[in-house]
Amino acid sequence: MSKEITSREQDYSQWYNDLVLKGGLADYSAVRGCMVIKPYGYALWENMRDVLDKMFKDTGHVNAYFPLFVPKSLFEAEEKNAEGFAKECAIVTHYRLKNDPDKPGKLMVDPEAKLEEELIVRPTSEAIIWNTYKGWIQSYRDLPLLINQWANVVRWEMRTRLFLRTAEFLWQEGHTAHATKEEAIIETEKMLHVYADFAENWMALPVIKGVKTANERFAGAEDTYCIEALMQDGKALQAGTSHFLGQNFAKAFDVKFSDKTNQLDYVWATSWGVSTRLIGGLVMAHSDDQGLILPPKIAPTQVVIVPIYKGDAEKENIDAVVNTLTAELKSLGIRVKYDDGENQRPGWKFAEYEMKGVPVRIAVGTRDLANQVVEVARRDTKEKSTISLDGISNYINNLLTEIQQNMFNKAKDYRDKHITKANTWDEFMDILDNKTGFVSAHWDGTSETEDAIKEKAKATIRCIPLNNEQEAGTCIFSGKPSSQRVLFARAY
RNA sequence: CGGGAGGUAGUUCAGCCCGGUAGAAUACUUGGUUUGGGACCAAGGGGUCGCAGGUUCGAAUCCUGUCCUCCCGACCA
Repeated sequence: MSKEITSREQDYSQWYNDLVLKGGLADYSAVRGCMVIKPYGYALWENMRDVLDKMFKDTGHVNAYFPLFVPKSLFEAEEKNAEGFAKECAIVTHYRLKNDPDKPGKLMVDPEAKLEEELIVRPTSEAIIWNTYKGWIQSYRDLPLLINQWANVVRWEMRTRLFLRTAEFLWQEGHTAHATKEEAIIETEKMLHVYADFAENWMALPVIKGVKTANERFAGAEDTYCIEALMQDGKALQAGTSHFLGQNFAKAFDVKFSDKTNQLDYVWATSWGVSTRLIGGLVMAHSDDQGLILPPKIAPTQVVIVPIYKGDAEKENIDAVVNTLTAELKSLGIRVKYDDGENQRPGWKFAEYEMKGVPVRIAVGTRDLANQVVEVARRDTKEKSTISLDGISNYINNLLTEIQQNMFNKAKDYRDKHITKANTWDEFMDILDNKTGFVSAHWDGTSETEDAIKEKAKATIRCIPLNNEQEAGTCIFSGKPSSQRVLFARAY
């Protein structure tokens, strides 16, 4: 056993780190808070990115790319947005190094190369994009403007965690401009549904769609919609957000358009994003103490085939069968890998692919060929079955679908069992401390109460679910009247 | 950013208290035997002990600074 994984029970945080590092998704780097995304992790991200990109394009969006740097004067234009991000910005102040006269062979910042105006490394791109949109929008005929960008952003976080919170991360950010408030709200909600669709149907990650409270809202937004997922330790993870920005950025950057009656008005905006954080959520939601468990639809490798043989003659027989099988699976669009490397024995490969979360493993040995069968092992349940070679491709194809569905069902079952109603403060605390998960409770609607609960319980309001049931009650904290329950949880 | 722990071979770690030529396991290389759940035997290569200063005849070991990581907290669209 060369790669041991800390169990979830023993140390959940370490378990997560072990999976990411030993599963080959990412590695630490020489830069504080920044990670290297390794080929296996990047392949996963590429699959996620490709699916999302198609979804964005199918909903009428196009891709563009805006600069990494934002001049400070633009950055500070929308006050709330600037204030919200001010504490976690990397700032470029100089543009040149020179040899250090006191330390031969070392470099120093050239004090003469100070920038007139500092450049902020984007923590998000609203500022640079809205400054650009100003020149692109004059008339209602220029609207709606539906643009997405795939990019990296930097947020100088105090405490980082692989994928879940890194100082630099990869994401997409959609930035749209609309002629009416209604249209912008429809766009905001539409993209939230796209995210939920992606999370549930591709990542097998059940999410709750909702709206953030004023406290938790994106800096500069009128409304922040979100999808919230639940991890296996009972903590919530914000998996994606979609913001209705009102006219805040249009006003800050003076983006006006003429409507059909030649009236000038500020445009209405949205922005929405998901990031590599989703990978962290994927890992935490599905995996077990043996390693990663990846949903088939986005797994870099869906099926791995391991040969078991003695001598070249047996290997050749197996090769012949596997080559046919591989071709069949590929023709069904299945990502299959034949690992006939001689450096590791079968047992080692079994353990390795379990660690990496490959959904289906097929073992083919001489014994199997004599019976025209193979051994099929599924990663999600660890069940092994002997399957006839006749019709194997369709069997595998169906199995992948079943695994995808099973992973979603399992996660959803866990999530549903961890939404608990609390009617008193004691119940509320008991659930948070012992059962964990989401707590559905009445709240009086004030920021003061929300802050006080956060202070005392370390839990935040994750969201007010969309189409939330209206129900008269009393706030668990203040005892004041409330018209609906909201979802609380401790969160990442 | 506060508290705690840590950084020594590719990896996981011992050695440090009490200064005196750098260790184990695993991985790697070569040869052989093996192959249905992380193989075995033999031989071999590999580390300026995170980095920079200081103390000392001599520093992985003592002192100072600094960078990085992990855990807890604060912070976190």
